[in-house]
Amino acid sequence: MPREKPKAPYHHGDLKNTLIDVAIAHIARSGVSSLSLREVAREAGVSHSAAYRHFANKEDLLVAIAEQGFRKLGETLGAAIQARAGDPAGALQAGGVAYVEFAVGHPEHLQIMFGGSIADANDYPSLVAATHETYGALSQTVAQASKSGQLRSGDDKMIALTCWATVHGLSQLIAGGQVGFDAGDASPRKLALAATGLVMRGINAPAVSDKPRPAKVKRVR
Amino acid sequence: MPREKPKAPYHHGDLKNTLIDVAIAHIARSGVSSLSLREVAREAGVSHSAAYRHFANKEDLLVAIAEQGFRKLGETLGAAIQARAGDPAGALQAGGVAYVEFAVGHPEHLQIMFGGSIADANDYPSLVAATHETYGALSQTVAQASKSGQLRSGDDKMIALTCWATVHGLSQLIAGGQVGFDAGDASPRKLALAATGLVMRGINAPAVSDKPRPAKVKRVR
DNA sequence: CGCTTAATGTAACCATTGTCAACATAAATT
DNA sequence: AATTTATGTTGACAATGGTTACATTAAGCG
Repeated sequence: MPREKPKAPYHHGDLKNTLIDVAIAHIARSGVSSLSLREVAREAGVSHSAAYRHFANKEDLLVAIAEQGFRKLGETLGAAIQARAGDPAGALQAGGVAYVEFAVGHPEHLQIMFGGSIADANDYPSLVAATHETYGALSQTVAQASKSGQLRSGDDKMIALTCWATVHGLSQLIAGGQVGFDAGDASPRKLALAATGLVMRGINAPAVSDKPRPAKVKRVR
Repeated sequence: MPREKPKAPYHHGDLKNTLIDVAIAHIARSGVSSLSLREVAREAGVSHSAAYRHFANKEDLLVAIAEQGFRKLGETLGAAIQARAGDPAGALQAGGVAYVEFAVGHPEHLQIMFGGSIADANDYPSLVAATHETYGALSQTVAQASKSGQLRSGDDKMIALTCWATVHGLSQLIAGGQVGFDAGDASPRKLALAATGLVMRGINAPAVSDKPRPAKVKRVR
């Protein structure tokens, strides 16, 4: 989607998307807490009132960013999965890797999408829909792989959730800086491949009976 | 004249911890964005300046919450692991389940710990230490399980990371509301057991050669 | 060309916040 | 008992952000 470069000084032409971009840049630089519509407008070189023409408040802006993130993630995921259309299991793993790579490439989006900056995401149906759509693509891939006999374990829902959890967790840890790559450490892609590979092996492994019941744990208050 | 009467004693006694508790309650109710030291002081029934005796700023308070969270998580994890001291693999899974249960029980802590509200966690050495400590407990358990021959796959670091990623991701998804439990759905513990079980199976499975290399993915910008 | 409308700017207003200084009370120390 | 230290209160201040009313510009259309 080609974004027109602004030409008119007064009428910006595409202020809304510009504001989104500026906001993302700001978040990458200074975090989400110091973000305000006034600040964003300032950085976009536009009066503060102009921003309110497009977003009611800060959260509105964040929702827009989150939505954009889900859209982009969906595209990335779709492309990765479709590139291995013939191989459902491979597509599943490729999707997982793509998920992580998206996170590495767009950590700010991830932070807004899942970081809790949006008080109650359920207030925004479009956001809920986007989440479900992304998850839907995943579980659909799982279902396909399952149907094609490439997976052994039974519970498709659980498989999908575990896959999602693993790549999501890895993404969060990477985006949050808990896992770094300094000094020639493993690349995100390698990590993602290894982690998803491990889970794939678990999925394909014959069911084991020794499900341990964990001892009661004292909840620490 | 009973002295117990809540006559608003001048000295609170344990204001710092009270402020932390109040802040957590506030986050649970209204999210982290609407948090301010003044607001917290107000809700604690204390003058606004009093809070500044204990926390330099909002982020300081958040750091305290995050630290408390890591401490509690560490205790919970330690208890769960020690309860299965004789069975390293079981301990690993039990730790994973405990991780998820902690997240379910303390979603606000998790949000502060990993949600990016703290601009740069690396600015706070105690926080970094807490993270490493928690992760250390995990990888130690993995190492023990590996040494005891209960794990087959080779790369301990990768195993630890995958375990962490899976339970962390599941926790985030639950705490973030992306996975719900309405209408008698699976309980968090069941989900955690299933997910960790899947990963454990992957760890124990014989190495497979068919590591697929995912096709190049178009990065969507 | 002039009307209408959407997009943006200007300016003022108010609430909230962080910050500070001065003071008050309690507890600890000597 | 006197002094010191920790803790809490009150009141003021500037900065910032959200909000609103109104002016200005651009652009489309008759």
